[in-house]
Amino acid sequence: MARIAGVSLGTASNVLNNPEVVAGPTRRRVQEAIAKTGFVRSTAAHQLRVGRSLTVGVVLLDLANPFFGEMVRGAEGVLRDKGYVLMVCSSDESVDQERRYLRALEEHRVDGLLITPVERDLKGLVALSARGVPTVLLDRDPGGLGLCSVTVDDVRGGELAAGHLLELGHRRVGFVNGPLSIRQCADRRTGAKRAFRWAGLRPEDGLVEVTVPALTVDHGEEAVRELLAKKPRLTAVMCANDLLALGVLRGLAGAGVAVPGDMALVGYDDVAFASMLSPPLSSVRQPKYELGASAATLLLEEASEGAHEHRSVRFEPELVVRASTGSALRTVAGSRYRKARAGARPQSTGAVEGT
Amino acid sequence: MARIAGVSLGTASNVLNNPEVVAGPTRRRVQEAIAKTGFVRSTAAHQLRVGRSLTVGVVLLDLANPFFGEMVRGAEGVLRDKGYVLMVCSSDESVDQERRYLRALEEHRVDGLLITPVERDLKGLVALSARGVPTVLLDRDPGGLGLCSVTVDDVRGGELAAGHLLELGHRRVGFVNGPLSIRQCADRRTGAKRAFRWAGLRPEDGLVEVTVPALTVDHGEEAVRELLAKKPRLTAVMCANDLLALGVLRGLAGAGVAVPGDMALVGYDDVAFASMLSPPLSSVRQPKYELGASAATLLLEEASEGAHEHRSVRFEPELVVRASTGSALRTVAGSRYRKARAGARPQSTGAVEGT
DNA sequence: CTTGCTACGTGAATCGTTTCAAGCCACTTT
DNA sequence: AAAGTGGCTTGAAACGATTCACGTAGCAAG
Repeated sequence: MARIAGVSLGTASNVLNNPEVVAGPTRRRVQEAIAKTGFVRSTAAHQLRVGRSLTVGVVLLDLANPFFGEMVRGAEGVLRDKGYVLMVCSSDESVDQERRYLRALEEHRVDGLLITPVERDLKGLVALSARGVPTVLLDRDPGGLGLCSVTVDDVRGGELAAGHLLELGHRRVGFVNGPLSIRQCADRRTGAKRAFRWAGLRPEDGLVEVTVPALTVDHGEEAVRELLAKKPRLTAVMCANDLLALGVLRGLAGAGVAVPGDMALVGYDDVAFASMLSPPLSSVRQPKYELGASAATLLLEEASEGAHEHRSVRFEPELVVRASTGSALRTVAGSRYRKARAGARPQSTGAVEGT
Repeated sequence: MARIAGVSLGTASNVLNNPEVVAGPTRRRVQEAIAKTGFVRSTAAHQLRVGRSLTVGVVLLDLANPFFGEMVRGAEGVLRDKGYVLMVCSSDESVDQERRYLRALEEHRVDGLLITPVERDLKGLVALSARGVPTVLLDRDPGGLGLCSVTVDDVRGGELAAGHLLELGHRRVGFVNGPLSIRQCADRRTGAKRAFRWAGLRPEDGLVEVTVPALTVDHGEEAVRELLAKKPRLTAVMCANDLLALGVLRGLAGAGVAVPGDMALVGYDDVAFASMLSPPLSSVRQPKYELGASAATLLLEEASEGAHEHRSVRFEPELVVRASTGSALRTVAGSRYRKARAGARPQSTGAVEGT
């Protein structure tokens, strides 16, 4: 072993961990030996003795999806400085795969876990957490169970999108949404309705829903026919995500409907290409990097504190206004919504914390 | 310890690793004990004894970039079945950060390393490899040094893009390229020229280069003015990546130039939104997932074989033809290129392997 | 000269697993 | 009945780092 090459044994450990306790000359001698022999300390042995693996597990649906990629970067930014390395796992929305990975991560004794769980039942994670693995849910509500979480307020996001259109004076708004079994879709719908109510309008009158089976470009394009058939005619459309919006955009172009001239359009997610479309797409942005960074911070807290109180951090999505929603309609109706909104809710900035 | 709860000691290990050597009743007893006590084997201790960490390090430039995300998925697909977990690290193109991560990964005793190195000098990696860490370069040429690598043939990619335009009969082709210091840019340029030569044309006459400082949408848009000023006028443009192409597309739209009517356009990378543009963009696709999967396979080979001979796998990019390049010009010139191409090179399918 | 103190260094014990030589037992063979 | 055989099980050693109760030397004070 490197230390023998140097001099003593346990002292070498001190050179690495408590340099100040070792006398100058000895320290130097050991360091030279380390350099000469190319000694590299073994995390495994360290872990066995000390108990920390210097490793954090990250389980998400699909790393190829930039949403998750960016989120992981957020976590990485916080954790790498603390000496942690990330074990990243894509569950591919398979409960089985997720279980296998969780097992592996537990065997590796990860010092923490960030996860966007596939499995509906969070019992397993609660148990894991109870077994001593600090756990933070990513973009998933802990539903009262004792777990930390970081989420984005999708209700608020839906409200932002719809509210923006209402502010511009639109009163007949199409809403191309995915299946309500997807929590995000249901939440955004709730938000959109809320915006209407705050404007003193009945959602049943003004919000015209079209449900598609999946959030894809093609389904968006197909939805256009249905949207255009609505009477009285719509002046704006909001979509549950940007892919749908892109499809709608294309469909409208095909039908000769000008955006935003004849129809305003707003998407959701603010994916990379939203700003590159013609016209650039207004959208609702999710703070992906911050989501990951904040989750990592929560993790560190949970890992250090003795008695930890679980917390949920909820981020506010952000409306990004671009050309696809154009300027206000020439009606005066818009101002009513603005006033209602202003009174209804205190100005909120940044993340809201609770529970 | 779980085993004491069960019965014996070393036997428990056999239940886990050589179940067939343990008698039925004993085995069952131990398994029950394992279930009851919630025993989870420690990879660290396992590693300490056996020497394998069941871990593979992946170092890339930026995980938020879908190119890398997809590549990692490719590697993950191959490695997870073998029981490996990936330690994913973003170097952010910082040599320092890369070094720190490499250090950490070596301390973790990763069983292998996949890396898109930032540092030009590969000595450190060669040394690491010599120290017994199987290493595969991702999208980076090993330059004769003893390392495995997986790359995409960018020369061929440039040739594909230019060749496609030549086949369509274009003879004056703009090439919006990034700085030649980026290997990819230089290679794609080389390939474009080669396509011209194979068509019996002089690149100096037909290929009109415009160099921009960075591969962004904005620089693409700015390049349009320059492109349109060229005499004799261009009929097609190829770009070093899709962002540039998108910028060009937008610039052309602004200038009232129809695509592909007045100008054909081909990009590079085939990013997610290429197919969603109007018109959908022809582009050169890189087999990202396969890149990662193949790298992982190479890694496994290197890890298992005793005397390993380093190999390089080179992938062929693939031309994806969409509406932005339209149909053949009404000249007959196109066929000449087609014939030359057909004779010059045997049909190659899939990956080409070599030293 | 002895005692006590400080400042360093030592080496055994420990973490959880695997490996392996050796032990045990029942049963067969001669 | 002694020796041999095969099937299971055992317990100690080892992996590499950390920790901690001690040992040792040097020095000052009494």
